[in-house]
Amino acid sequence: MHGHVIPLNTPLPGSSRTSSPGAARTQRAYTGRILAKGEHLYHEGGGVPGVYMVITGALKGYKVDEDGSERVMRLYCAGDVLGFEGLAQREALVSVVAVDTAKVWKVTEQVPVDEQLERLDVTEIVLMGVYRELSLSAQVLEMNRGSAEARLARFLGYYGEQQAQRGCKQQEFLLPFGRRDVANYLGIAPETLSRAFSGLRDKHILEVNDDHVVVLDPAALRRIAHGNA
Amino acid sequence: MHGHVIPLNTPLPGSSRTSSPGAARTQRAYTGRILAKGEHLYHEGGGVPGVYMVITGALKGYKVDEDGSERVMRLYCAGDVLGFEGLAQREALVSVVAVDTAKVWKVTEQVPVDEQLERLDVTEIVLMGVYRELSLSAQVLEMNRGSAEARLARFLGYYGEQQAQRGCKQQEFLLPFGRRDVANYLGIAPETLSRAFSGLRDKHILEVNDDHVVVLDPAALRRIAHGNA
DNA sequence: CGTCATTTTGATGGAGGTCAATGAACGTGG
DNA sequence: CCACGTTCATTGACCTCCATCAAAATGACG
Repeated sequence: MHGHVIPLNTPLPGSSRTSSPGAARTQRAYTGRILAKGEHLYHEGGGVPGVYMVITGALKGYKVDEDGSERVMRLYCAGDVLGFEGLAQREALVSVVAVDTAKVWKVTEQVPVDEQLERLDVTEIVLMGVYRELSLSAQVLEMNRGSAEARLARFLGYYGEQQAQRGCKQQEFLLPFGRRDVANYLGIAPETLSRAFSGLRDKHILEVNDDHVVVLDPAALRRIAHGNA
Repeated sequence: MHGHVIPLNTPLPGSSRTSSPGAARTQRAYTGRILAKGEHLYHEGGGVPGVYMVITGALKGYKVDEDGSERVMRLYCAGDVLGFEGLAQREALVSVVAVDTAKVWKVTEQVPVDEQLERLDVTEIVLMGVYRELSLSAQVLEMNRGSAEARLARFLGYYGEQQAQRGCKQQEFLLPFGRRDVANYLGIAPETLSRAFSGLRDKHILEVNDDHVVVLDPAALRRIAHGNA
């Protein structure tokens, strides 16, 4: 679970309309940024530099409670868009940190709102992003319901779908996130998550080797995800 | 917990810029609508008529899982804005139903996006709403963590804050939502919620009488909300 | 007053949180 | 290269909290 970089050679959604970081072939050039593992993109309560799309690697969005405990709100992979707080020019609602070497592109600069809205392509990506954000919040809440195995099954199901959307295998992938982060994201203890992995492995539904996961029985996984053990 | 209507004679945030439903005093007239208890504003998967602001009463946003069980995603009170899915002209992500006689005003019609964005006041309210929506999703997730009493304490704390923002008492209010809905919203069983109420009552932190709630010890409530029993 | 829905309280079993120990992988410095 | 410390994943043992089943109490409404 250390030092992985997800290769992503497939085009990302919407990338056909974007220019590469250096060459301003189209009207607007997107600025890229590389984050080392553990480096923050922005901090909760601080400013949001803009709206970003993840190109490679993985990040997590989290909040810190008064007691110092951490709540993982989002897990970002290649293709995900984040930083919508910047649109309203308000402070960041979560901290975003790379859990692995990550590359992001800035989609919008922090310019006055009305100027942004004049650009129609930005408006499109923003509204699409807001809608995705709304469905994501439903998804995240869903992750925090039901038994531990059901949560894990749901998580792996969604993750597999996402993988498939970017042209990778749906039933076999590397999890760039550590157990602690995934467990927190699912609202369970890391030990419980480990037991859930073992449980699904013992039922011959998964092959698990640290961060390498193979789904052997997708149908059974779906059944468990929906609460039917 | 039956037949209540929250009186709201205080001006709502942003209402100074809006006209009353009937009289088109300013440039745009907002269309109002009354929903009886149990009546839906829109359904999951269907069309969203527009973005609405709640004037009086209470509504809930929920999803139905494949197994038929219901997941309460949002609890809406006077002043809340909902229906952002309509902005992207996509299908509704949740169903919205009145849990009590409710009155709503339509803030935007479902017109092409670019036309909407030309109206600056709408743009403002929309961006504000999106930001609120993002913080709400964090709040909802927070409600689904920790012990039952902590969840209830957090819920009552937020609810009291909201009450105060619209000029009502922060420590004494009527809960228009039934136990079942609140429990589902908090991710616990109704019986557990009832026990949590009783627990806080026995500790002389609350007075509870069905839907009438009085907070006797706000400091203790905050302590419990943050996990410190 | 009777019926129904809702809330509350009680009793019980199980899922999962917590504490603890072990093992594996990695980085560092001798 | 190996010893060592560190971090993380896994497994075990224990015990708490809550979901569930069940029943009584309360209130709404015909």
